[in-house]
Amino acid sequence: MSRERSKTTDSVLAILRRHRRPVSAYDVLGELQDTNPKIAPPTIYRALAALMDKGLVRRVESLNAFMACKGRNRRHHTSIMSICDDCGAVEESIAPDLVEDLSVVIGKSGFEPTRHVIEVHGVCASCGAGRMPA
Amino acid sequence: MSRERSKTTDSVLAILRRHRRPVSAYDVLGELQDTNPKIAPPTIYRALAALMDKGLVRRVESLNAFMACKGRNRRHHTSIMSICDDCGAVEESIAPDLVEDLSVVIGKSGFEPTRHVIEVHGVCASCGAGRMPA
DNA sequence: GCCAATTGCGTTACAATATAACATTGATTA
DNA sequence: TAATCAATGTTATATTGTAACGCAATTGGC
Repeated sequence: MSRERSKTTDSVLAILRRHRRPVSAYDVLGELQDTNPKIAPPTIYRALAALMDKGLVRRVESLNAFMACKGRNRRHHTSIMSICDDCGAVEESIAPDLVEDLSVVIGKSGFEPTRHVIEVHGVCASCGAGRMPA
Repeated sequence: MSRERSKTTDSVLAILRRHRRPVSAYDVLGELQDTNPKIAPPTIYRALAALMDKGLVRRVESLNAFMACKGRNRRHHTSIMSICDDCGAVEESIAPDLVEDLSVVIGKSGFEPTRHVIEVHGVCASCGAGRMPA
């Protein structure tokens, strides 16, 4: 089995999984402090770093927040985040061909990519459905 | 002519253009305070917001920093940032086809994109050249 | 067994980024 | 002139993130 995480790290992961959307580090901290009032920011950030190392959690750069990966995406280093600015829902999707194209485009100048941040803001299907037509 | 900016906003743009890489809002603030010690954060953030509205400046989400757009990219809403994690240089490039593909991929689920964040971290050509071969 | 050395986590303090809320000023016009 | 509005200044605070130090548990060598 893979047990190699501290209790705090497990709790952080559990919290991120319960919310199904990005959560700020300080919101996680707040929830943990309900049971353990003495916990402090560095603990959270260390747990988040460990979870990101393992590919279990991603940081959403344009929100300064963190989100548990969906199982089937964990093996991919890069996922595409679709962020609904109306309801806050985030969908994670993968598109290896697109990421490859992107690497090729910017690789032309000799740049060697190590990490891709692809985040698309907009309006999700269910929020868009309730709108006035243009 | 297009004069419709405050003096502060002009200064912020000038500072961002001098640096040819992303600069934090507080670094901009620091430079402005050399001549006007009383200026405060909200002024900077307002100037940055105005410049982003006009497409003259972009925010680099994964660095929490801001950068003046290169002239020929200003008309495009989306540019791809290649960020060298070694020397800090950032290249802005455009790839409308790729952005279109991306919109199509995530549009399949009914998501309507309004803003794309595409930032690639890695090592630029000149930094990569000075490395040990693998 | 005992003593470094290492490692992980706790804790304190602070740094860096960003915005809310209210005050002032200066232009606009009734 | 007085009323209004927009832009900017100002104060204060919120939010996000880290550096640095200390302690306790683990481990590997002797």
